[in-house]
Amino acid sequence: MNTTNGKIAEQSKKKIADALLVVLQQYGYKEITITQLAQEAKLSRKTFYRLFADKEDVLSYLFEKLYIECFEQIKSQHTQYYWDIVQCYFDFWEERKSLLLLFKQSHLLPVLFDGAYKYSFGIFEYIRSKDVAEHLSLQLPYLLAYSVGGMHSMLLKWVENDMTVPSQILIEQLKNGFNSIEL
Amino acid sequence: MNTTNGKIAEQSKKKIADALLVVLQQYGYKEITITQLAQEAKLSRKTFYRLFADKEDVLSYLFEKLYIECFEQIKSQHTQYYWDIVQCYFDFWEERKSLLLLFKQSHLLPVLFDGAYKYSFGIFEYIRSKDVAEHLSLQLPYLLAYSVGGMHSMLLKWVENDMTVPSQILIEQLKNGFNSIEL
DNA sequence: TCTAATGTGTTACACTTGTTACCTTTATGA
DNA sequence: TCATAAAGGTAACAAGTGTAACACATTAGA
Repeated sequence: MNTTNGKIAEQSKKKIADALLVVLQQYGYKEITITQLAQEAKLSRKTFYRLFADKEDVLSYLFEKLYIECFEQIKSQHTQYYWDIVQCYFDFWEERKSLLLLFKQSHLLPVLFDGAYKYSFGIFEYIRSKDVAEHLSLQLPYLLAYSVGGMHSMLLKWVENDMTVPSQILIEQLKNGFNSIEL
Repeated sequence: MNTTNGKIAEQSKKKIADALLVVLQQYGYKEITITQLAQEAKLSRKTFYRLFADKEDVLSYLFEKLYIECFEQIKSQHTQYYWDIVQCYFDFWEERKSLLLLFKQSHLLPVLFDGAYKYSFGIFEYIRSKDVAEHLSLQLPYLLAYSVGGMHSMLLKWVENDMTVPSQILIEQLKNGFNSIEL
């Protein structure tokens, strides 16, 4: 991959990523071919390979963009409370419900959350300096991992259940659950 | 796939799975070909396709066997405490350190834990009737998801750090961390 | 404006994948 | 023990993958 950082290349990347989302609505992920993606994006197969290593690379690109957006949204809230961040995280995904359900249908949710892993740590690193976060991250890095993984797993369960419970109620229930538990 | 349940077929599956582990020590997962696996297992390519759908199917087979073994080990402990199960879970993986580090090197850890997802729920379903578990699973299914996801995420972090901390100390620290935190 | 630099398309290629039809070998129990 | 089902092998196939050489198009800045 030589020239993938220019403006046009970025547009083409977007076209291909969008093409993937379109094609996913009709075909399974595995049966989608590069040729198909290139045709849908109105680009040549060669261009695809200049911009991406393979199909999965397109997914990574897509997910990375999503998580950066999510991170920005959380940052813009300027909140310092753990549960506010969790709420904001789930709200973000609730706004993209149809996208998540498409991923669910295509069995791509696990892949999404693989990519999510590092970005989520970034989010909690961001609130690291705040009071509440210090309890989680400074004392023990494994606790932070626990928290991040728990969050994702719950999101996964939520999408599996078609996200019928509103995100606000979900978090409310969760908070109550935590308070009533002693391990 | 027609005939994959007999004794010989099972042996052949094992051969192929073992072959994958051998080849992984020298080649990246993506560059490994079916031909290569078949050769290493001393079987024909055709036989491979009779037993598995593709390369990933071999991984699933491998991981499924691992998690069933793990489940059996936990069941054999006849314990009813949440933290005992967690400890047993981490002990199981500590005994298979070299395997996990191989998966880490091959960037297959996320895939391993995708497969783990459903089996872990099974483990916690198993202790569902016990006192402690009821707090987690009966009150709120999302809490169970949180717990399972947290566990995996922590395991992931542990492997990322080359599993240098002994599992017993890891869990000990974790317990202390939980007790000292109020969310 | 017009020249580099960047981006794209065409064609061709060696290789891998997943499947098929047909045949031979091996294992097991009635 | 021997008939039969299960397992494995050979060869060939269409389709897709990833790469390359080369030519053409577009954009941006001096």
